[in-house]
Amino acid sequence: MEGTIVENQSEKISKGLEKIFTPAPLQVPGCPVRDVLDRIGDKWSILSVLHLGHSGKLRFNELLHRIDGISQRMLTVTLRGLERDGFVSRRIFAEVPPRVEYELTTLGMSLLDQVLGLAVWAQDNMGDIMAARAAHSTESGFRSHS
Amino acid sequence: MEGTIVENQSEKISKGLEKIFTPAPLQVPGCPVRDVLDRIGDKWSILSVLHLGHSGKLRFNELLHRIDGISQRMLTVTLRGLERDGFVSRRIFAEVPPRVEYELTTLGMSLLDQVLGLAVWAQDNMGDIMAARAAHSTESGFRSHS
DNA sequence: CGGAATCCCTCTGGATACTG
DNA sequence: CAGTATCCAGAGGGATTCCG
Repeated sequence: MEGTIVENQSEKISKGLEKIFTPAPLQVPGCPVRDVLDRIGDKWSILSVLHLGHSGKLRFNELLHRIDGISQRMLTVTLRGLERDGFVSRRIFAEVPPRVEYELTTLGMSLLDQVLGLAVWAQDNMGDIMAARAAHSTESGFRSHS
Repeated sequence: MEGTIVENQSEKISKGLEKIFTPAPLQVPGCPVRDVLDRIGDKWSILSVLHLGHSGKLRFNELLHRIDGISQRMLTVTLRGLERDGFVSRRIFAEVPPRVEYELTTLGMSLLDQVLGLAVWAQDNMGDIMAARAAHSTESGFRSHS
């Protein structure tokens, strides 16, 4: 039975595919998948969610320093987006100096679960991807001396 | 024990987080997570993978008609990218008229598994997201008659 | 049929400066 | 500290045209 593992995967996968493609086959207008993907597909959302998941409650500047390369502006924009969709909560403390704490909501934790799966997968399969990329370069970069 | 489910999730999640944040905390240069996310985070890659997973082997024009809204150019670009990273195989038949068939590789199927998890999650949680979005609009759109 | 090449416009996001 | 406002470059991606 060399097909056992594949069979199991196929079964689980086809269930999901069936669900996703029913009733409409992923039409762009109003497609949940597209909508969520556009949201978390931007440059910083997933990173923010991962960091919040990792560190828990964080202040604006803490996030700013942990997320490598992000600008002040984009952190604001990203957090507003995540807050808007209910993934992140924002608590403002009326102090001086002001303090604002961000934290994943329950929905955000749920998203983290999925995103983390993808992240771990990415880490695990990075080798294969790089290998495929290298193989592709060699075969198209230069061919065996005519 | 109202914390049981959360505890279980936390355990599984913290394992993943530990893995992702070790040893470097998601630095941008050379981060696998960022790299893969940039690849599949574009407008059409995930849709293409989902359709190939759903229909199996597909020709260029079949994909073009199934993926709602995609242009010829972007389908080409997307497929080249997926092929480059080893997610999709490309078979050319020397016929007239020419025929080219695309199919998920083993690595592509593996990616499909993750992406599908996200897609199903998106569908399941679309309600909550829309609700959060609506709530956010109401509270910032207009406040109770002053 | 399955692209490649070109044009062009929009939107993302970076840098900088200012505010409560 | 935690933003907002403005400006602007560059990438993403659509429409169109041409090719094997």
